Amino acid sequence: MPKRTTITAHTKQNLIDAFWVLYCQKPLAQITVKEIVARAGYNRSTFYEYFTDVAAVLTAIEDALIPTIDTLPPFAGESYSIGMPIAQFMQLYQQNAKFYLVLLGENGDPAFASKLKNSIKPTILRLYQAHAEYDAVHRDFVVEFMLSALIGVMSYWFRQQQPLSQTQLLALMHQLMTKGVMPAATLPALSAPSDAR
Amino acid sequence: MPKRTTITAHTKQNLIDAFWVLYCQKPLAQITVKEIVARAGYNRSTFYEYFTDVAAVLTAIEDALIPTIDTLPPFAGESYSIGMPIAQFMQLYQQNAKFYLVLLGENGDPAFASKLKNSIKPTILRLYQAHAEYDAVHRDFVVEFMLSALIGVMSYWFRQQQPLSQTQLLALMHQLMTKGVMPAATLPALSAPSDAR
DNA sequence: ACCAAATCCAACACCGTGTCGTATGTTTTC
DNA sequence: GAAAACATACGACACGGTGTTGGATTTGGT
Repeated sequence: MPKRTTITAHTKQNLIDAFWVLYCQKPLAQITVKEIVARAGYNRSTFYEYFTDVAAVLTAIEDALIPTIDTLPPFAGESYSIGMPIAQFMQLYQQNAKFYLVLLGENGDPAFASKLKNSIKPTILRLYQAHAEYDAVHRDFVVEFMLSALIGVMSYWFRQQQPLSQTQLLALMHQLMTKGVMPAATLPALSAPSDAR
Repeated sequence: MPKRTTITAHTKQNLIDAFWVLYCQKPLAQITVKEIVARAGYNRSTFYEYFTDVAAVLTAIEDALIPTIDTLPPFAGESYSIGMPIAQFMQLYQQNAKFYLVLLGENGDPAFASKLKNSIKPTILRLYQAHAEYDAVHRDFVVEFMLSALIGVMSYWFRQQQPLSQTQLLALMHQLMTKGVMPAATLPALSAPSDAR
C-alpha cells in the first residue's frame, strides 16, 4: 500500500514504459523482468513490488485503455445513423493509436480485442433494442459482425500508414455498414473460372 | 534429418498433441518444455530434436492449418454471389474447428488470424477485380472488412456453442454482407448514389 | 530531530532452458 | 546374417531467469 503516491506512480510508470518499448519489439513470452528493470534503471526486486508478473504489466496497460470507452462523448452525430458511433470510436482509436496498433497487431493480445468488444457491446445492443427486426440471438451476431469489421478495418488502416484520409475511411465504413460490401447490384457472372486478360 | 520417417512422425505428433492439450488450457508463455514431454512421455532433450522452441510447436500447428485453404473446392455455388465463398470458408472452419476455435480465441495467436486472412485475401481480390467500382486502395479495405467480419462472426458462433443453425448463420451473413447491418425498413433515407455505375 | 513507513536493493534457492556426449536399437550393406 | 552406419532417445551440465526474504536507505509527519 503506497503512501508516497507520486513516487510510486512514477516508478510504476517507468516500469510500464520500459515494458512497452520491449513489447513493441517482441512477443510477451520473450520479455524478461531483467530486461524491463535494466531499461527502467531499477533493481529486479523492485519490479515485484509493483507487479506480480510480466503478464501483469500488460494487463495493467490494457485495463487502463479499456475504460476510456466510458469517456466517449455520448453518441450523437452523423454516423449514429447506423446504430453505431463509428466516428466516436475512430476518435478513441486515434487518441490511443500507439497502443491499439500494437495490442491489436500481430504480436498483440487477442484477449484485448475481446475486452474492447465487450466494453462497447452493451452500448450498441441498447441502441439496437429500439427496433425489433432482429431477435435477441441475431442481434448478438449483428453486433459481433459490426465490431469485428470495425476493429479489423481500423487496425488495417493504422498498419498501412493510412493511405485513405479519415473522412474517406469514415465514408467507406458507413457505406459498407449500411449497403453491404457489393458496390451495386452487379454480381459477378462467372461460370467460367478464368477470363481473358 | 530423419530417416525412420514413421517413427519420427509419430514422436513429433505425440509432442504436438501434448502441446495442444496444454495450449487449450493456458497461454503460450506459461507452457514449458518439461510439461510437454512429461505429458508425451519423452525425455526433455528429445523435444529439442524436433522443435527449437515451445513457440515453434505452435507455428508448426498453424502452418499445417493454413495451406488447407488451397484444398478448398474452387469457388462456386450460392454464396459466391457476394464475391466471397462464405459457405466454403465455413466448411473449412468446421473441419478444423477444434483448432480454429482456440487459435482465434482469447488465448489464441493474433498472428494466426493474419496468416489466415493473407492466405484468403488474394483469391477474393482476384474476384473483385472483375468489377471496377472500387479502386485498388478501397478494394483492400473492403476485403479486410469482409474477412474481419467473417472470422469474427464465425469464431463467435463456435464459442457460443452454435445457438443458430448453420443455415441460419449463412443466411444472416449473406444478408449482412449484401444489405448491411441495418434492417431495410429503418435505413435512414440518404440520397442513394444508385446502382447504375 | 526522531520514528515509522515507504521505497529500493543484494543475495539465495529454485526451476526451466538449451546443448553435448553417449547409449540403444534399427536399417543398410556386403 | 553380421557388422558398420545411423537415426533416435536420453542423462547430465552450465547458464540464465524467477520469485522471495531480510535488510539498507530514504522520506514525511509530528
